[in-house]
Amino acid sequence: MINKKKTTIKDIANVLGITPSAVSKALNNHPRISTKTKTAVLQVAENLNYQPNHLASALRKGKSNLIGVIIPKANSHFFSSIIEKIEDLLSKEGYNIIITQSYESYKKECRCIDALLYTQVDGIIASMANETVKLDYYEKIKAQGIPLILFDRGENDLNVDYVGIDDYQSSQVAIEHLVKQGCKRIAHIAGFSHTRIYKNRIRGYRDALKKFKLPIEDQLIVESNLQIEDGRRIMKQLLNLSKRPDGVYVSGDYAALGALQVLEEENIKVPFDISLVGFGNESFTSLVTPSMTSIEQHSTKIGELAANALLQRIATQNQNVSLNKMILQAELIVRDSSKRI
Amino acid sequence: MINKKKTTIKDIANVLGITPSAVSKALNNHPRISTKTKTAVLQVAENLNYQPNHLASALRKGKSNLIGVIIPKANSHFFSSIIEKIEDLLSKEGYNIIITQSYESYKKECRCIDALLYTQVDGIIASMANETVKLDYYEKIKAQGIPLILFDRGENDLNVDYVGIDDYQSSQVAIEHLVKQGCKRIAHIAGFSHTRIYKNRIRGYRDALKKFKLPIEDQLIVESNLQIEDGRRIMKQLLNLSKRPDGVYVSGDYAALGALQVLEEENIKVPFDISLVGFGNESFTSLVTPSMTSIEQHSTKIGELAANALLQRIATQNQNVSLNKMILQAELIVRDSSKRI
DNA sequence: TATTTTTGTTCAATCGTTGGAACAAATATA
DNA sequence: TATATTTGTTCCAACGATTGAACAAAAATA
Repeated sequence: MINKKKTTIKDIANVLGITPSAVSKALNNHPRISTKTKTAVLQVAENLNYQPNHLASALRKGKSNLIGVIIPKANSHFFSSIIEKIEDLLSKEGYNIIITQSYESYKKECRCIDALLYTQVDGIIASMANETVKLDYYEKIKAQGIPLILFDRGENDLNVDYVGIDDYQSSQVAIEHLVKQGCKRIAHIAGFSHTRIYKNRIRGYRDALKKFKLPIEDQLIVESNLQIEDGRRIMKQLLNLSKRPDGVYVSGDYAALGALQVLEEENIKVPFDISLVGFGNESFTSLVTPSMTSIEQHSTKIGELAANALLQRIATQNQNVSLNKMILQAELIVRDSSKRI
Repeated sequence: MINKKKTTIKDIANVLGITPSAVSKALNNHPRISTKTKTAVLQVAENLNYQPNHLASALRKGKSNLIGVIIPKANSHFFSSIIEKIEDLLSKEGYNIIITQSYESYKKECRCIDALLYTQVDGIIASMANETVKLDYYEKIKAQGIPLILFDRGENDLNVDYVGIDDYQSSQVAIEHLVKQGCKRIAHIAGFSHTRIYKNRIRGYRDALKKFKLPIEDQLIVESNLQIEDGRRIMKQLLNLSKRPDGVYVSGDYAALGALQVLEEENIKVPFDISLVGFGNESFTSLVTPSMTSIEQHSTKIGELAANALLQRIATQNQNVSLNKMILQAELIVRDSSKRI
């Protein structure tokens, strides 16, 4: 039953008594091929259930029409909606997307990059793993002349287009909000400061505290991987301080959720005893009790800008186009976890 | 600075004064090539920063080493951990994974399939979109002789290997639990019954009610897409019944979350007034208040079985191997939303 | 009618890699 | 020493599609 041998343009050519190249041109709608043979070719192609061999044409044309995407993990509102947007825009231009996940590991990220280069993608859109410090693998992409766009987690030193939000300003907005709600001692459950975005958030947090003349203490700033467990652990740690904070700004929603759990378990009233602000506006933030104030990162917009930037780069591949850093303003979504008034 | 022309085995051959085929054989560790030339080739390859052209070798070998995965949306614990496992196992065998998302839409699913076929994947692992009823596109995969494994959402009629949990039995376990907790009138927020898994869950629910001699009423069974909003809407609807249920079994955690929200808003005591059981054991189930009883689907195990089944199929491609239906027992994770005693 | 232009197709090379056949040189066996 | 075997390499034809050049036939122009 199953047709083991795949039909090729040669088969179509044989049926019609013309050459493969005529078939190829017909399929590609070449102007010099008569409408008669074009329709005939299309007809036979249909009959024989012809599927063009992408490998062959990609090899010949030197273009795979594949775009690689590297993200830490698709398992979040932020990344999955960015991907949805990228997929949407690029598929309109005839590209297919290969999604790979680094699981926040440098080693796996390298494997992702190798896999994508191996697949001969025409371009890569990536958000770096938290763990990544060395940029050698990203340099490899650049060295091969493959267009690369970074978003959210990106390094300036790489000198490639970048799309992200203004982390520094986000922190300022978050802290200003907490201060307005009456917080006087604000802790920060931070990401690792070797990552640029977390460093900027920490800087924004510090500068904002300074601005409002609030205490800046090292014990109130704890860096971590921002997983739920990290949030739990660090929140407990903060509660054990002789002088507890009355507001906590968390650099990630999952960690914030962990923190919230601990506060619930310890019967600490949120937002009145301690107010909480998360980051990322994950879908669960509006669903937990109390609902969680968080920072929206405009994922759809980021996806759109990244996709367009890549298309732009591909179009102007060998020209020397200037770098593009696109920084969006983040937005604070105020919910119950910080609404005292 | 950028080396525009990519190095090929021909370049390596030229440097060493040997033929490209010798280089190819050296790189592929052919037994008849001397260790001397092998090391020399490796050395030069390194120096010239040689990257093998996957397109060319795939074309020649008729094998792309790419595996396609189709899922509704990566944005869930269930699917993302299945993918992680699949990726892990298949990459060990030298395969790279292309993840595509159908977003529960039949049309997008068709696009995914086309994209994967176009990319000449060596096999496909898929979980069908809720919306999908017509199987023509999946037939297309089969017709091309590409190994296909379905998991979770799969159709029996397709006659391909399948990995999933025992939905019928899951419902039975869930209902039995609710009955033991004292529920006498149990509603079911169900998925659409045209999907096999949801149909089976509904059947399991009905049969369990029958077994325990509890009322089976059409108004207590509502089908939907199981999104948060569906859960909210249907829960409100159930609360408006003249005889409210005292237990609700929901076929998806997101819908269960929506239901839980409504119950909270209406100040209905969970689990005492109404007990709630979800499905999927999403990460948030343990995080909401009250924590939610749910059914664990053993995603890692499913991923493992699916990956191995695919490898098996690829290995025995033209042989006539009998079909494999792997059904796992689901496990009820009891939490506060149903723990009355 | 002779010449130019247009149209529709074929020819042949190519993309980079692979692998079986062929072949010469080195080594082993009779 | 003659023959058989092993070893290391080259040769060459693929894989399937593409593309510019070439070419004949048809149509248009002089």
